[in-house]
Amino acid sequence: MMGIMGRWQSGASGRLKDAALGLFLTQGYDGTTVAEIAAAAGLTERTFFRHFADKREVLFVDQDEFERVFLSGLPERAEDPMTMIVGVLDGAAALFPEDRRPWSRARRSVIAANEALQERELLKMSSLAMALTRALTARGVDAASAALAAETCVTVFRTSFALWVAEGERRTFTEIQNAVLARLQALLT
Amino acid sequence: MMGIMGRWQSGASGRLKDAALGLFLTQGYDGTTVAEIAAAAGLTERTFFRHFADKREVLFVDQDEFERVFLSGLPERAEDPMTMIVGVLDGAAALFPEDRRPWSRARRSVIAANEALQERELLKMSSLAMALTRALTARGVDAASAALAAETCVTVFRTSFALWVAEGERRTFTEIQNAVLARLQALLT
DNA sequence: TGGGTGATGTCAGTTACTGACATGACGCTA
DNA sequence: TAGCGTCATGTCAGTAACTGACATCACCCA
Repeated sequence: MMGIMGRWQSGASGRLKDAALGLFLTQGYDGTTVAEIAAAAGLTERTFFRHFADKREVLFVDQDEFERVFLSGLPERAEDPMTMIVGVLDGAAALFPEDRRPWSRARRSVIAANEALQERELLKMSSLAMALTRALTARGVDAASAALAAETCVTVFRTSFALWVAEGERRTFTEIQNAVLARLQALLT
Repeated sequence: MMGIMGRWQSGASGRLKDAALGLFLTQGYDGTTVAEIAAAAGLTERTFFRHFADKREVLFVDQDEFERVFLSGLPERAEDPMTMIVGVLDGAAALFPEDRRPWSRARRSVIAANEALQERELLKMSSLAMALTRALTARGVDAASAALAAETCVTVFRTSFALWVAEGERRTFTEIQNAVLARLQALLT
């Protein structure tokens, strides 16, 4: 472990993430420079860019872990696409317990206030859909159906997530997501 | 009236668009500076940024016109969401006649090679979905169904477009899109 | 005890983007 | 025809995101 005054305190990446989110919440994303974030974490601007590919990425590194867990909910056995998608959605819902809702709201408010951050979030969702598409084709689903099923799966998740952070504490994520899926099926009948 | 034109040579915006696309195709997006684009169009960097909000936008200004036409395919009378969506998709297909396919391919290749451009495209699609959501709610559809229907509509369009530029000249856009929609309905049964 | 490794600092440089102000052609009007 | 206002453009200085090259310093290990 490191001494208090050591040049290298551990958890540089985590400190940068915390400092960034805090500054974004108080000053806004555009009103915060990378140099400020780094200084708040006791580091330099150059070090920030060694931990994150760009300024936006500091809010999205956790998303990579999310993608991994999200995809792990996919059944190994090849069944019909719809069954697999439901499996993924059930697994995803478990990632958003009730006590994470306030944190998700705060984060959401930062992203909602900035178009550049929305772009990055959309890219992450797109990458998620593409990964899901690959996983489905690897399980024998034809390319067109796989792309469609994956996109639909992500759409259901995104819509459910938006409702979950927007509404009160009435329904759990799972309940919301089941309702969204049922509604989509009704819509296309 | 040339109110919209410049005073010396007209069509500054168009010249910048053409120069940009040409340079992106030969040098790549990252390998091309805004100063180069402006010089190729006989203008200065500063003028480029008076016509386009940022470097990426030069490839997406046409998209705004596209959004307008896309939404104009929405029936005025309030029917069920599914019927309205089919109307929008039919109208959208008319925007992509066979002779536009090579141009779409070229443009697609530039965007596919750069993540920043993909982000912008996703943002445009998202804005399209939100506009469609608003239009649907304005026609009496409840918020949740409207969001879901709009997202699904855009998903079908995007999937169809991807297939259209990817495959040969066998099927028209309309044929592809109808097949995609049918497949989605079968998927969710 | 000395060297290798890896995370950090330092610094110079490029490029996207912006604000402030100057300029020069065009249209309008007296 | 002269004068005047407008507006797209040019010029210039400045900020901030990001990068490459090289130095430094703590830690581990032989």
